Amino acid sequence: MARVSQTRLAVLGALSVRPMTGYAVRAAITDTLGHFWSESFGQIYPALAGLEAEGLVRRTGVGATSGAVFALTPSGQRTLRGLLAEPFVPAPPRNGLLLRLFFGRQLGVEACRELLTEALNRTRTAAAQLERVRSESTYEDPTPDQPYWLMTLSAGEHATRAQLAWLEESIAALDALGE
Amino acid sequence: MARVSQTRLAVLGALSVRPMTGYAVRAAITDTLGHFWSESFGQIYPALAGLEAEGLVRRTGVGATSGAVFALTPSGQRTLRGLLAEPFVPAPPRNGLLLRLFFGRQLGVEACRELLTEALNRTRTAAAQLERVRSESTYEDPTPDQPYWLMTLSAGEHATRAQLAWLEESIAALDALGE
DNA sequence: AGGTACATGTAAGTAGTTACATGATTAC
DNA sequence: GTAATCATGTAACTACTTACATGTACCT
Repeated sequence: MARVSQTRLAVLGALSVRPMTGYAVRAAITDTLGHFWSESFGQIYPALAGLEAEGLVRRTGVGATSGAVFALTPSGQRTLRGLLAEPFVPAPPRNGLLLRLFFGRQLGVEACRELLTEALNRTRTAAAQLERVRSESTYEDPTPDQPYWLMTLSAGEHATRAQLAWLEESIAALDALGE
Repeated sequence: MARVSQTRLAVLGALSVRPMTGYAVRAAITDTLGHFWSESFGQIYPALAGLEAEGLVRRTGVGATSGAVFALTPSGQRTLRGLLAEPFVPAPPRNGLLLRLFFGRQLGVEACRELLTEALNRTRTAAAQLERVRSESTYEDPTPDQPYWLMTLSAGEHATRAQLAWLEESIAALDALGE
């Protein structure tokens, strides 16, 4: 029942694409999984150390600059598959925007409007980012991983479209309330 | 920059609707904010003790059964408004389903299909739950809070519709891959 | 008498962020 | 030479979950 460390899963997964340094793992996660995942250095380096101690990753030498390049070992490969296959428990929901909006009467119409407008800006930025990823993917050579990557991209697109529609609807509702 | 305790915000918010016991706070959060928020007893009781020590809530005696009923003090009311107004930093995204799907090639088409099918069941259950809340709200007397509550409900509806559409699309994509 | 819902709290453990500290390499 | 990027790591802190422990009140 113990929730498995998702950080290990993310790090092993990143190294399954190609060997890299801890720094590059962080960059890969930010750039490629950014719309649905995040890791901080404070998690990645201890995780790499732990994975190395357990023989799931090994140093393959030093990269172009000065860092240690880590690669999956066969045992790490197996562990990754095992972690991926484990029944996964969705994280309890925690949406700070909706929490604030729910108590919106205490906050006032104007402040709620600002809250939603800021969220609208953030969501538009996210949508533009996804559009960029989408157009880049069009020019890439298809890899065996690509179908899965495109599904996660599509998830982001669906979610941001829905968020935009909701935000526009709700801002309009607030305007009607404020009159 | 220090992220404000969201638990305090949720507890103060719950008590702003009406005074109640810690147990009832938990029930209110589960029942009413369930689709976008959650709190465990391990958070609520310490939070209530802290809020009481700071004079933001006070015991108003004993309820129908045996517990202590907490109510907002005027200072708690002000603090709630202050917390609501604070610029809010969205939590870093962490979607375990998409993380697994991204590395779906390691997992195999069949296991991915199961993953998505389970998610589909969960999402359908959530959609049914929201539908129930929606139909109940139709028969309620409108309160000044209701417009805000309906906005959070609508957020859930938009999000689950988008999730359902994405899941159906992705399961179909996996079927095409598997052939 | 037995079960269910109400009620409160603690302890151990997990997960994660942020800030700090340090230094190498590359590009301009 | 200096700024940006690459690189590694630790320490302090915050947040949160789960499991445990305990008891009351009501209904049948």
